Amino acid sequence: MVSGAVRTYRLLSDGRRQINSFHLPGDMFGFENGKSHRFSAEALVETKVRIVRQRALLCSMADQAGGTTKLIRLVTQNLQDAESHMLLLRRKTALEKVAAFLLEMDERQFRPDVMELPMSRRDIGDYLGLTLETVSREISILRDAGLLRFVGTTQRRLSLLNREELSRYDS
Amino acid sequence: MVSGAVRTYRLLSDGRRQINSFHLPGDMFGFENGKSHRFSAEALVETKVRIVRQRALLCSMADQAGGTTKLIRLVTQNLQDAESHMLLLRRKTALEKVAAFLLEMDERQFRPDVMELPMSRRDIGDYLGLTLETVSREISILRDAGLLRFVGTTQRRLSLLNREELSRYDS
DNA sequence: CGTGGCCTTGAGCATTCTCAATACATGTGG
DNA sequence: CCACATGTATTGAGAATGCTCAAGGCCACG
Repeated sequence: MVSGAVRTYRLLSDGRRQINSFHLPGDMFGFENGKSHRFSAEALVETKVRIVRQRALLCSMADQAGGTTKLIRLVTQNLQDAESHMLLLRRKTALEKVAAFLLEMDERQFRPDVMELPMSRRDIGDYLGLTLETVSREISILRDAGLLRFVGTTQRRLSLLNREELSRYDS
Repeated sequence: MVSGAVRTYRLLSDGRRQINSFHLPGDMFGFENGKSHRFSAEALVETKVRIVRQRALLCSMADQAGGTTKLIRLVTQNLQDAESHMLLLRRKTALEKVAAFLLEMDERQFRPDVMELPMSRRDIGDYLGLTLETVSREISILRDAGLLRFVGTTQRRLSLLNREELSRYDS
């Protein structure tokens, strides 16, 4: 990912959509063993990505010293991210999930003063296993508790006012 | 993993336990980028594992032709498993989660006639983000629906009677 | 303005959790 | 061999949580 934001997702047979992950600048994604990818990918905003063929990646890595280690690190990073996502999904209450999600996005954007969410409430819900209404409600609860506030007229731009307290919801 | 079964888990500050994954014979686990492991591991039954140092693994792979590719495959396999687990965790209802879990264990044991669950109901609950009571109830529902039956006196040994129908719950 | 997309909020309902009682298998000591 | 304790699983009832359905607001765009 060079710039922008991408979601990878799957549709279930009953029409529900599960979002597997959001990708932000700096991420690499799409590592697969089989021939076909198991997720679809869509850009959420104007996005620039660099496509690398598996073969090319392997070759370029074999060329440089410590290249293999670097490559392993890259895939392992993806694995660790996935494991963090799972911790998030196993949380019991919706409030915990939403708080953990906001903290995750905050970290990945390097704790900016004003955080930009490139995804809709429905996207967040499909990512967390919640409905968009519940996501909206829980964000309102956090706002009313003074842990965050919206910036400007849109509800996609917000500021975390108390990461300390927010991470307490996150156990 | 040579034989047996292992759970990897984390304790939350409020005492709840999240099980990250169960490992069965043939699996490799514990890939980490940082120095410390982020999960604890416990054997569920009499277990044999083979410990491999990261350095040793990298060296042995560098030696053989296509070793790097093999190694990438290994880590990628772990990543894909993690992604499957996430699909499972995002399922909405408890029945779907339990059905998907049973099918997963069935696959990983190569669809035996009688499946042995090395973990308790509480373990399953901590893995799925449910309580042990809910797990028990959903299994009873599947039993009453004729999709599985217990084998012998223990409730850890069971037989899937209708994988077809079971996978329908799994969307 | 009017429309459409997104978000919020409310009310009632369904599902899951909590707390509690019971059952059952296993292991221990008398 | 028989209590007895312990750990695990099942089941029930009421409470809490999240979902569904619905209404309304706000912004962007034509």
